[in-house]
Amino acid sequence: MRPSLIEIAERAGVSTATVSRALNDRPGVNAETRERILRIAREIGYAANSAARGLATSRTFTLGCINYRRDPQPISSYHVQIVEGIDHEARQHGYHVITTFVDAADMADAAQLSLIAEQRVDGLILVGPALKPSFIIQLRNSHIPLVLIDNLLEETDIDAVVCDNVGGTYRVTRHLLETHGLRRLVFLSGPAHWFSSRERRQGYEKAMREAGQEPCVVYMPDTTVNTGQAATLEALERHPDLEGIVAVNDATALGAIRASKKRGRHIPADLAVVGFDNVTWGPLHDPPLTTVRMFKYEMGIEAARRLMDMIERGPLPSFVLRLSTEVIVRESCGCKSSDETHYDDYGS
Amino acid sequence: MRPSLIEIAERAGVSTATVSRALNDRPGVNAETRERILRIAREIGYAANSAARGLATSRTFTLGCINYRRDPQPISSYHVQIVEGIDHEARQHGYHVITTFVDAADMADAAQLSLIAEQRVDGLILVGPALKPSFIIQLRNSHIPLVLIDNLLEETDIDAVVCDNVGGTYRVTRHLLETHGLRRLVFLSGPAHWFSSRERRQGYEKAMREAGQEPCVVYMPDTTVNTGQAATLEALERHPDLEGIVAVNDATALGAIRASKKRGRHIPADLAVVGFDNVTWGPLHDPPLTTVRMFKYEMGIEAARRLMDMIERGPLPSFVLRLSTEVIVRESCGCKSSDETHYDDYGS
DNA sequence: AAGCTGATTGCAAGCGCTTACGATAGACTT
DNA sequence: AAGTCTATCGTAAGCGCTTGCAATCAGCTT
Repeated sequence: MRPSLIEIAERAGVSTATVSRALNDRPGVNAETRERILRIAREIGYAANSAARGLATSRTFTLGCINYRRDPQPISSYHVQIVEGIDHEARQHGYHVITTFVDAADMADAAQLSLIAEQRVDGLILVGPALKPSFIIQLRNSHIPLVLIDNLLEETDIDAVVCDNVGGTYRVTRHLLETHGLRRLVFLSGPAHWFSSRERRQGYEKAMREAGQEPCVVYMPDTTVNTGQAATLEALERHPDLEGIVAVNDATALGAIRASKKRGRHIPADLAVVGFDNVTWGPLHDPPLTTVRMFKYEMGIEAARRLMDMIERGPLPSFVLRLSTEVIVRESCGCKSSDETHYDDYGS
Repeated sequence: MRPSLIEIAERAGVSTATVSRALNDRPGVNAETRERILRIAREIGYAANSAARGLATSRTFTLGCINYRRDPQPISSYHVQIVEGIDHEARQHGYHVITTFVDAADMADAAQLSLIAEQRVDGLILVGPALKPSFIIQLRNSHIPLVLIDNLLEETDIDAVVCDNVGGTYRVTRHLLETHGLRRLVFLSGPAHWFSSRERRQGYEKAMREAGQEPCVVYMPDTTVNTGQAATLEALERHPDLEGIVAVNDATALGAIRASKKRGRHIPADLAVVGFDNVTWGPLHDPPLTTVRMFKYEMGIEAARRLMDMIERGPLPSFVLRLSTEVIVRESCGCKSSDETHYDDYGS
């Protein structure tokens, strides 16, 4: 049996009310009394029972983190890094995180989400561009604080932490156009209704237009290696004079590389390929992948911080945080990167 | 305000006690009454408040999952897959999972772990071979149900779900010895006190001895790409006639490949390399990595199942579940693998 | 007809905490 | 000297649920 408030109260010769006030840093407690109470609490290793506190305050100090469980598994450490960021920031503020993975079926009915129904969390973070908008809207209607990561519902005022998709793709496309003097570039896009695909396409198109080139976009049903490979094979068929591929993410970029190798095209000599995401295996690939880094860990941190803000301060003016991105130049674009790369330093 | 038991009780014209009994499937409720109560509960979308239930029962229906936050990030989706398995199985049984990442500093003092101190979880799953034994022992002393994944404290009776490290490494080593007729093989080991390193080394040594070869083990301070690369460079220096490398995991196997390429040795022609883990990027590498698959998702499932068993049925005879492993033959060992690999199917 | 049984239900305490409100006492005002 | 504050602390209700125990009642037994 763990020690309770009552035990502290008895030892300190005060009431549980005073103990509660002292431990929660509330006013109305004599300095010496407070000192004594805190000391005793420390001595007996007291920590408040979360259920009792939760029942009394309607606060759980728990965040929910909902990820989409793709099938098949994506090749990416995408979710861990975000989840780690969330957990790190949450714990810093005394919160815990219930991390869960929903699949397509779960997304049909948000009401059945026990996280909310059983009032287990004070707020929710939704991770990834593939969550169904209707699902998100349903969650919003439960009036629980909500923050999206790497997603944005433009017609709503749901808070979101995203990265600068447009700018990132714009810059990496310009890198191909200007540094390498390439012209005939195609963009491998995910589904048009995915937020990040949309934005990245815009960055690509902007760069192309500015360079006086006609954009050429290939839409894919998903963004896996195989799909990227298939899409690239087709693109190479249709545009034999293709000079470069701007892929919506690293997995499809990898598919593109495999496809061109298959067609006897050397990377980057015969075809330049760039991705987006900076997954951990990018620098380990042959050739090392030029890509756009998104600060996933930091996105997790910011989303958690914002969510706890909403929980503690009540409704706030709507908020979209757009973290910067960084072009990581390696070799798949045609550059020569140093041999001294420390492979383990990448990935965040 | 979400509906409470009282609301159901009023609507059904019974007491809250009866409602509670009906909803919890306890005996002593007339069938019709039960029916009526369940119907009303469904109609108004009732779900029990977890804090109130927790306070009354001292049960949270929450599992804690503690992962070691390595620094720098490991190149692996190791944790997600395990965590997904745990979450999947837990939810199937009405449990939730608080996933958290501890670092070395956190491991100094288990008592401060608020998961336990605040009684937020009914049990704990500890993931990975790098968690400090002293930390684990401390947790055990808090008398909360505990299951280890991919770790084992042999001198204790702490439950564990591990994979057949010995057999996996044994078989993949034999593959090099027999199928490819190689002889001079070195084993790249992690720290000797890491459980999985120890076991995998044993598998390697067994295979070598059976083939009449003297085992040769290189110990590394950690198991990252860089360390694997450095260790391999040194091994090549010392044993120029080296024919193959059995790496303790895929990351170090990759380091080994990079090192030998650096020394102008072609893989697998001049040096065979095999890993362990079957990380998602393995089939995507050049050459595709021959490795030993561990069923991480399934390990998560089994650990969660066992933990819930302990929680619900009380102390059980000590338990170690050893899941099988599977040698995945690709090309880095010298085999030719089919071109038709569907890259996204791997990884679990 | 009295007593007994078992099925069904309600009563009420209690889980460990928070908090509105009232009580007390010393200090200060006029 | 009586009244007014303020700082400090206790009292007790209540958060929403579970559960031991008592109460009720119909159906049986003898």
